[in-house]
Amino acid sequence: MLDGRYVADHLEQVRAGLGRRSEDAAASLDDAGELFARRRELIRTTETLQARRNAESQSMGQLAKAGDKAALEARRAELKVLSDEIKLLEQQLAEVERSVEERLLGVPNLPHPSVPDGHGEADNQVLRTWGEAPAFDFEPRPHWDVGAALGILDFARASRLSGARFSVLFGQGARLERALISFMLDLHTREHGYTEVYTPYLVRAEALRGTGQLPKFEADLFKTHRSDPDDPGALYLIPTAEVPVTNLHATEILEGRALPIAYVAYTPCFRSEAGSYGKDVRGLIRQHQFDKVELVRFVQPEQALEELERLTSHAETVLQKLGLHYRVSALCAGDLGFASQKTYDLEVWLPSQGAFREISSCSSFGEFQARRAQIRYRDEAKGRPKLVATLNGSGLAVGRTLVAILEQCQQADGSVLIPEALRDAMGTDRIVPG
RNA sequence: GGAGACGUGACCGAGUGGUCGAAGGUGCAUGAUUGGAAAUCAUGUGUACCUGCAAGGGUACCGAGGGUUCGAAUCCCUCCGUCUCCGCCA
Repeated sequence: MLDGRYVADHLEQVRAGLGRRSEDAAASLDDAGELFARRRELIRTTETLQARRNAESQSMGQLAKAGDKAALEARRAELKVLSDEIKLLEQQLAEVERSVEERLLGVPNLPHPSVPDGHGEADNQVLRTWGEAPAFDFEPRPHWDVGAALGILDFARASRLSGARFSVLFGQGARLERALISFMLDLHTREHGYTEVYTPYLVRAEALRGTGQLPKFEADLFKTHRSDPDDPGALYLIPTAEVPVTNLHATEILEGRALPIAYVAYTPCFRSEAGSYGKDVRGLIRQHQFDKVELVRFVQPEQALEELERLTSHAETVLQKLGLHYRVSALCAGDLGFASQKTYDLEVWLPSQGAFREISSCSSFGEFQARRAQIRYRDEAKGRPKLVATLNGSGLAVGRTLVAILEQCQQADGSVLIPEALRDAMGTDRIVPG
């Protein structure tokens, strides 16, 4: 969420910044100016009357002691009128506050000035490419064929259980998934200084509001209910560990010297992917349930950008250690996620598609999430609490990593060579059919 | 699922209708004392918003939201959370 006061005072500037995303984004601020002005005016009149009521109510106590019943009654009737007036104003104010809040919650983050211009995927800037595409003396097969031939990947049975966009892993496939999770967690905790956390997979709406999924993107989520489908206390399945991990410190005031705080969490992720019909219908790329190891950092706002570089390099290290060919691009303003001020995508090479596909998305959110979730820090003992900046990135999407291994490491004989880094955990250097 | 207890500031803990943003203690900060430290003493120490160049002034907040009242941390209702016992369960 943007700072309401900043928005009110810099309306045109903010509108221009949001315009870099899209016209819709800029339009999300329409009539915000009037709303803010109305809010201010209401606060002023309400508080003036409240001050008067407080002063006069106090004198009532003394009047009561004096014992003049008639005077007391007369006074009480007068104050009743004032009190009713205040209640009316308070209601109006609450309503305006709600509208302001509602408006603000629907406004996306301002793109950072360093974010390239552009409207969509095509305008993203490729910054660097690592490694080389493996050369094949045969036609590389898609991972679903590789997996099926090895007997480790099964979509038909998953569909019998849960419908489309689910999968079952067997044998070395399941083990590879687990090995990848451990590998990533170990790497980030041992070499990159992250603290591992294990979180709930079901969260309240409040948490999703904190990170920005709600109220706008409810359709992408799985919502649970016990008996009443409209239960306001209903829990949602997390779409990413970003939600529980970032909200870990919601409403807290952190010690300035504790920053940066770095967490890594493995969780399954659940997405209803509304609106993705027809995209990536085959294979593991787009599933309702997938595993992800997520990196989250809480930092001082001035350091957000350099921290984003650091976070991105941590995610990249995973791909490098696995020897997977990938590239890094900076998302253009039009392709930025709702809450992000700047994002780097890591895209891994999929030979069967002859294309790079997203395997990690590393973003700085600036104070956007911290303002929603009220995550603050105090610099020195005396200083005012300030909002932190939050960052997160996949480190990595486990299912897509498994896809990349099956595709990049496939051999002519149908086997798959296991990257060095995973061989101990896999107990073998290759997955063979059978 | 059943029965009960409870939610006050960084923490502990008073406070059952009026001058309570809230006693007291601990912690923390600054100063005094000291060769230095401990101990001691003094002072200070919440958040948000409105207003003001500033100093300052004002309003709200005692789990959350409603209600009663001229006036609510204190009374009533709903919700959320925590704890204890029983049941069930991995």
